Amino acid sequence: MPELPEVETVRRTLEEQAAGKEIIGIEIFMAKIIKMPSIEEFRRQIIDKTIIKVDRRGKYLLVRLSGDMTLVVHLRMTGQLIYCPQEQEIIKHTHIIFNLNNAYHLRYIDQRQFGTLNLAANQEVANLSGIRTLGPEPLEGEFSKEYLDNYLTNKKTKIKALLLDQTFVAGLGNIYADEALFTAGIHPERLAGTLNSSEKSRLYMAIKEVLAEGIKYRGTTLKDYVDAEGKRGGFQNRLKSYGREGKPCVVCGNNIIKKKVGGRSSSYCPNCQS
DNA sequence: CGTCGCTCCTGGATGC
DNA sequence: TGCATCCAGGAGCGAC
Repeated sequence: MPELPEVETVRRTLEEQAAGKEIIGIEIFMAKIIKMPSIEEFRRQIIDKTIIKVDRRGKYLLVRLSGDMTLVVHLRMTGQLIYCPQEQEIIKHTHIIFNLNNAYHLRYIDQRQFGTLNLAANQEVANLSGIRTLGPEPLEGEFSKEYLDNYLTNKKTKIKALLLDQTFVAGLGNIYADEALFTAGIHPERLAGTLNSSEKSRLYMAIKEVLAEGIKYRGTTLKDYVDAEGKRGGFQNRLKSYGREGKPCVVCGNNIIKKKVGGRSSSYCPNCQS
């Protein structure tokens, strides 16, 4: 599932490939993917726009277009944004096709149809629901040790649930939340407010570390995730807790266990994480 | 406001 | 072999 490292990898590959290309047509096979504006307005406003660059905010892709417009894309679980020659076979679950002026396509593919596209004026993007309430970018200065420290103080939520809360910090999903807790040696069911200073420092460093490593290895492909060129990631081979239930902990050898925490599956080492 | 549980969806895995 | 059920999960929403 695309989390910050996967979305960042799509951002980079998409910008490399598609910047400078003009959208000269659009085919919409599944209208509900487009949330705003209406389908007619979306179609009318996006035609003849040129892709200038691609930014990212949390798990949102911000495709900057000419005319001070932004195509805001959230891939959710199984969304893919693929840049490919127009003659490439159109696979099942292809919902939107942008025709570009170089005989290439930008295709939105999404098996579970959870993803969303929004088109907005640049100055409106920060106020879109979902983006307006996002917490700081974890790899930038605004996400400081002091911020994390203050945020966790007196919080009664389980730390795992807090890491998944995008209003705390933007971009973590189930994979990197589990990995960060493993790296920090913190049990997912710990109440956030009970972490001591040393644990909070470890968690702060671990969040940055696992996300940076995830980007370095171009994301995690468990099943569906690919970048804008259709390439799989490599971080799945380096996961230490997520998806490793029943396998030995790489640190102590005890078996990794899986348990629902706050409604989400969590994999952790019962020995190393406390 | 904080927290919880439900919902959207498909297809792979599991159960009988 | 076939059919039913469960599970994966990001984020919005309603309930309390």
